[in-house]
Amino acid sequence: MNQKVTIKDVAELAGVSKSTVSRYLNQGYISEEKQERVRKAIEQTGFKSNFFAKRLKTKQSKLIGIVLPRMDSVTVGKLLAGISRILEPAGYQGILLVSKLSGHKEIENIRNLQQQGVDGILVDSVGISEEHVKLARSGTIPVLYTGQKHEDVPYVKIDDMAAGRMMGAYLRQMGHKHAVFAGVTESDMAVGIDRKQGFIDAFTEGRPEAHVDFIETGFDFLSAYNCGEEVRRCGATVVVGATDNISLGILRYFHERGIRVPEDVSVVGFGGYDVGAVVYPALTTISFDYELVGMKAAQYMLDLLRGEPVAQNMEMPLFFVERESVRNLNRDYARETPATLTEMA
Amino acid sequence: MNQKVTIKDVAELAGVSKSTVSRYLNQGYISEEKQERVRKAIEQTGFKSNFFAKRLKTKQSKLIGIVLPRMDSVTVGKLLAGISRILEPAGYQGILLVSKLSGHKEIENIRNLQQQGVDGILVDSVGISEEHVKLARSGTIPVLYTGQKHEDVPYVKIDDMAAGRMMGAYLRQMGHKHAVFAGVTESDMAVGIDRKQGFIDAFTEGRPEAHVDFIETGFDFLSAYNCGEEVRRCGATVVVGATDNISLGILRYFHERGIRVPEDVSVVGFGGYDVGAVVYPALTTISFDYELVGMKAAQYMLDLLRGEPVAQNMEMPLFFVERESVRNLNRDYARETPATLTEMA
DNA sequence: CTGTTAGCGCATTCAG
DNA sequence: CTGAATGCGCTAACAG
Repeated sequence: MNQKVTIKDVAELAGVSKSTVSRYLNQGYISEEKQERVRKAIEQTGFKSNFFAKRLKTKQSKLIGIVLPRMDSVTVGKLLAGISRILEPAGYQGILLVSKLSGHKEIENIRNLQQQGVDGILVDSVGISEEHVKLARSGTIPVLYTGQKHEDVPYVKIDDMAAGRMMGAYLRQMGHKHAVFAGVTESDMAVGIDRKQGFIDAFTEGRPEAHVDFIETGFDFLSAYNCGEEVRRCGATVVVGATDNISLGILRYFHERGIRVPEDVSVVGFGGYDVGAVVYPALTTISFDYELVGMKAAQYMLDLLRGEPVAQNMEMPLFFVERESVRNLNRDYARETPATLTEMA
Repeated sequence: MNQKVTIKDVAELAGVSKSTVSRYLNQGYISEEKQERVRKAIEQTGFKSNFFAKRLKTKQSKLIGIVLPRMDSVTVGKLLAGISRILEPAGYQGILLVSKLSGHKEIENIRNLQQQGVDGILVDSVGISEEHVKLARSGTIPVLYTGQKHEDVPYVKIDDMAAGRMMGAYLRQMGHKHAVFAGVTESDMAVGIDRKQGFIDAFTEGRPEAHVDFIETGFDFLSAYNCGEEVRRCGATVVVGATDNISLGILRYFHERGIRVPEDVSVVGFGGYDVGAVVYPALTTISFDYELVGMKAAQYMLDLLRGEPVAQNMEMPLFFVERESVRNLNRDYARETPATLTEMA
């Protein structure tokens, strides 16, 4: 009783032709009188225009394919929030595919989406390979990347290098000379290479006495926790986690061993997760607005779809969030009374 | 050059009729010889069958609408992970709509999806109203709910009442007699009422000396943090947060005020978020497997779609996660050496 | 302003 | 086993 009523039924009931109903549904050119009759007929029948028939004609799906590395991640959630915030008002809907952190699955998903006839594809990638590039170019619909960059495809991402530099400059200014960077695999160009390199550059530049050790760990805090001892042995005055999760794992390790932060050693992270504010001491970090990344990406996609000149301002702001986990070595005392959550806001 | 090639082009190139190609694409009844010719033609032309034309005929979209209250939440992420884990192998894809925690928007989204011609709708609801029920029944496609329950519609959810009871029983066994429940609005039937009531029942049942205070707060930890003082004033021996987020906020407040957990007061939560293991002291909680909820829901949906008898085993397991934030009042001393993260696993 | 006429690309009878 | 014919429901010229 639902999908059974078509434009034809409405037309008959209203005593007009199918085209008139179609016009009513779309643009204009309908007399007020018939307009009213059609309106009533639609109401009576409970008519719903058939999505697929419509798309078959118009060649537009109003659907955007979204390829994600995983679902259960805070950053992915924020990204999606941003995307749907832009897409929805524009009349687009997202269709979701998960790649399980595999570049291969990512390719497969993109290919799949291309067949489905979506209007565009948004890929939050784990790494853009040559195959990705080729695939994106072979199709007729736009493919836009986030999270990673590649000169031959459109992308939106935060500036990991700049984030690294920002942190490097800060710690340097706080008088630190020996840091240990707890990072991730270099196969992740964005986090594994750029973020680290940016930090090292800004931290050591023109300071032969400055030194950065490197320890590789995973993305989750448990694997970081397990590197705790190794990190401690470096004897650095500050630990730089490549993500807040990593820093949290190390913080926990230190806490259990009675190592005081920031009195004995400082700890910082990247990401600006809410959790960082709850732990004790609250984590100093560089915060990324992933929701904004999602919004920018979605907007970029809409521009692409409309063939409009793309706003080239793809700079994602970075926020330095200074909390309690860094000691200022320029003073001869550690901070005595920690700030409260309200003060920190 | 992409979507331009149709079944007709393939047919011509292969020297067969359109129907033959169509048969090749679907079932069988094709001679080995032509089968080969068609295969080659498809390969050469790079033919992709048109999604919409196909759907227009078959009346099946292989699309499941998914309505979510919000995107940037851990539980929603896990739920989605579970859903796509089942849906994908079955050849279905999810199309996403966000309700921004509004019941009204939820209705609108469901209605919207019904028109789109999806095969089924999954709704992670914030509350099932009569309108929801009516809407679900008016359409021809199945609408399945998670997160909330209502006797007139199919749903999958964790047993909030049982979770509450489990916690109540535990704290009672640990010798606590005065608890304060930091809960949420009663408009949320699952968390606001069932979970709380389950706790109160199990905690007080047959113990006139036992007492539970109630304080209402929001879902985020900041709003819980702001209730910290009020919570403290109750003078209970244990604080029960309706969600881990709430407990975290209170934990933070206590920490800042120098109130020791669990020595001075115990704190527990619900949810089993990873974060709970990182904070100090690690939070004792009842863990829900939201990914499993997602999987069960998706499976339920598939059964519904196939008209198969629905597996009625919709019980979601609850995991009691005992960590460090509860003091055993039956002993006259508090735990001296806290467990390490590894021990806790 | 409105009805008529054609398809969109595909699956599916129905005769061979 | 295969080709021709028909129409899914809708939009878009085309003549009124």
